[in-house]
Amino acid sequence: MSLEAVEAGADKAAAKSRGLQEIEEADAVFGALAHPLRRQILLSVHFRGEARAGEIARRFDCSWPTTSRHLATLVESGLLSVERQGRERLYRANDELLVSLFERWLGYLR
Amino acid sequence: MSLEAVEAGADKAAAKSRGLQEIEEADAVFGALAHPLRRQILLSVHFRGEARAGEIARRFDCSWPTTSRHLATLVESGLLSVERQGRERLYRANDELLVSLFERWLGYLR
DNA sequence: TAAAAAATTAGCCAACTTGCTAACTAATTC
DNA sequence: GAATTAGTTAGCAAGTTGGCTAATTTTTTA
Repeated sequence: MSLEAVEAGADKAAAKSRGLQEIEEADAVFGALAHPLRRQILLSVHFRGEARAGEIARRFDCSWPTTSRHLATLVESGLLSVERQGRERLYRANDELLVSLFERWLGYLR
Repeated sequence: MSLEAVEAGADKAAAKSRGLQEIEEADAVFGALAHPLRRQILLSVHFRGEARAGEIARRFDCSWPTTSRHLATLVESGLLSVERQGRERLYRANDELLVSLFERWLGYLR
């Protein structure tokens, strides 16, 4: 990553040729991480290995529909994946996405 | 970091005893990183070593006052520092903050 | 098959964000 | 000291976010 690359990134057309996908991914992921409850949910699912929506909604101080929306945001960002099992849904953390993003940034920074 | 710690984090009082400061820092930093232009500005300053507001405002496709506000957000989050020099202001990236945050998260994740 | 359970979707509203232009402040130069 | 330069602050409009309750969907159980 170079200075030129960063600043060219302001130009969407230029970005497309290199890594628009990467940029959009970063946007979704950093956007998802911007809410404290979403960070907590994400780590909670990570440490549990997997979790159902109800478990999470019960655990945090927030209505179930609100939790549901945060879960949807996390899924859309790619940070969580979801699998339907009957009437339940099992959420799992996609650690690799976050690890690769943070490692990429650490690479930029030193 | 443990599952218990994550979920106790929902409780601000409990958090205070351990690391409210860390949580508030994360909030400011992830909040600042949530905007694509702020991420670009941050990396741009990082790669330049330092930069004046005008340089940045000129370089990105955005009015100067808008840039100025993004800069203020970055400074408030701790990701940039600023030093007045006469009528100019020199911004510098505080790499250490981001490195330590990302390393902490990488620590959680594996 | 009716009731219960798990979860999302819909709809509303208040609060925040982000962009702009115009106005302002402070330092420098002529 | 008047004009210029660097930059922020104020104020506003448009859009987004995030919370809630109520309604709906889908599956399971009695």
